[in-house]
Amino acid sequence: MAPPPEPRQGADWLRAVAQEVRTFDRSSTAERVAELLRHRVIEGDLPPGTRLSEEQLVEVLHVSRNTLREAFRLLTHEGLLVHLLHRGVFVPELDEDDLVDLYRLRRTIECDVVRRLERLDPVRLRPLHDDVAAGEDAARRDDWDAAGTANMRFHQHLVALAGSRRIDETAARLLAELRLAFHTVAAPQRLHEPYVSRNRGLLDLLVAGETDRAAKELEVYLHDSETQLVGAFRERSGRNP
Amino acid sequence: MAPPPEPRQGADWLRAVAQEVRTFDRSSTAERVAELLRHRVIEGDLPPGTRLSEEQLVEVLHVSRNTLREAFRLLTHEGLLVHLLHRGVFVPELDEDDLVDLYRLRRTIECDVVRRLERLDPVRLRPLHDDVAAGEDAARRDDWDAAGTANMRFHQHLVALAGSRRIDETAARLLAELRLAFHTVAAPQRLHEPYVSRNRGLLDLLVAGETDRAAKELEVYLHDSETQLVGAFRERSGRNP
DNA sequence: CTTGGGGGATCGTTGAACGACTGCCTAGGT
DNA sequence: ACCTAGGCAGTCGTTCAACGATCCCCCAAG
Repeated sequence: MAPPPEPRQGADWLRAVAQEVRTFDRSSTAERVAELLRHRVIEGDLPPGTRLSEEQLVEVLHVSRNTLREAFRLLTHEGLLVHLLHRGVFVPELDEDDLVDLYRLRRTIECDVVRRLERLDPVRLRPLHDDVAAGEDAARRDDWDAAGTANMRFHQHLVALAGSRRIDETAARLLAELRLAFHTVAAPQRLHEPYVSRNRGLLDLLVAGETDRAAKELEVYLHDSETQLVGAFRERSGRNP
Repeated sequence: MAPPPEPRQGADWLRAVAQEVRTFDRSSTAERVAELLRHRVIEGDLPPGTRLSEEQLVEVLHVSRNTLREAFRLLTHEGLLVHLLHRGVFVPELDEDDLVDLYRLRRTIECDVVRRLERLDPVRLRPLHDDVAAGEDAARRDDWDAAGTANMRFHQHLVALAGSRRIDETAARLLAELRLAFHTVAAPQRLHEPYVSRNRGLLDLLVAGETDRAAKELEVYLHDSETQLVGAFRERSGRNP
């Protein structure tokens, strides 16, 4: 009720409110719809190749066609939907070229971020610890979807160490598209199991401040992951031409 | 008139047509509007901070408000416009933090691309030769806007050597935003002059196949460019608070 | 088997409308 | 004088209905 007697003290308090407002009020309908669809796509509920009918979604979501189309634009630019003129939007079907392209960008971003790390405050590794723990926990529970999620978060937090907004955004787009790829092959355990321990190893190297070795390890890590994913991809397209 | 007697020969011919169609028919109104505005923003015709009124632009461009808004979304996601809820879209005013963030991403992308080059077919350096020549020519004519354009194209073609669609797109966004920064400081000659010869030097290293040295040179090149730009930026904000 | 139309469904774009929000200006209180 | 609340334009956010354009599928003719 009473206003804070010290205006100085109010500063961080106000910041907390501002943070809350940002996720609360500061979202247009289009962004909320986009968020909803984003989850559906990332979680794999909408299989690649699905067409998202404007008419149907307008009906279900109770938003206007224009608003829905704005949400489509949002997701299209994140690579989570593709827009074909006069045909509509689809959940993209990534092919092998997309996979290697994705990993090409992923290698340059992640490896370079790690390589350039220096004077790393251990506190900033906290989120990485949590993600690794979450991955190990999920593995124990045989919940390989959760393990995959934890893995994605680990890598997102890894590049966040660079402290660059634009690098974060690029990585976010990248990892979201990658999840799409995971869903097209759909073999969660084989895909994610090896990396719960390798993430742990990577983190240990970072804790020890061995950024060069970590970068090198990450390089082969990503190489392995790519070949494995490409392999699984070929298997799948072999038995499903 | 007569169809080609050899269907085999038609293959590359068809590809050329497909290419043409892609730029001709394959653009929605929103994309054409976006392209138009993109040029205005990149060329600096719209100074940073300008608000783009929906009402006015609808009037001038003879498109509907919804279409215009789709174009806005397109450019917003390229970083060329910022969208403030209930306030409209503006040409962004980059601050110093944006500059270092931009260069942070730029270093990881460009340097890593160069570092990973190997077995480079000299033919693929052709566009780089053209850009360097264009830069030198523009410098002779004291046309520093053209020199800046040539420089941007040089760097775009440089990352294109990686042969990755997503890296190209990331770089394109990055360089477009950077042009925005150039326009806020507006000292074309001092900004671009040093780099027409440095681009030449970089290209020579690539021709010689010395990718490691090229990567190292690019590292200090970008570092110099950043400090110079930040310096110019501080000058400007000093005399224009 | 290829080529050349319908037909139906869906998209692209428009224009108008109404509620909601922002920034500014003014009036009123201290 | 200074600060605060309230009103007032000006825009934006969102919705709705409609029309033309385009694509896909299917079927008939060559």
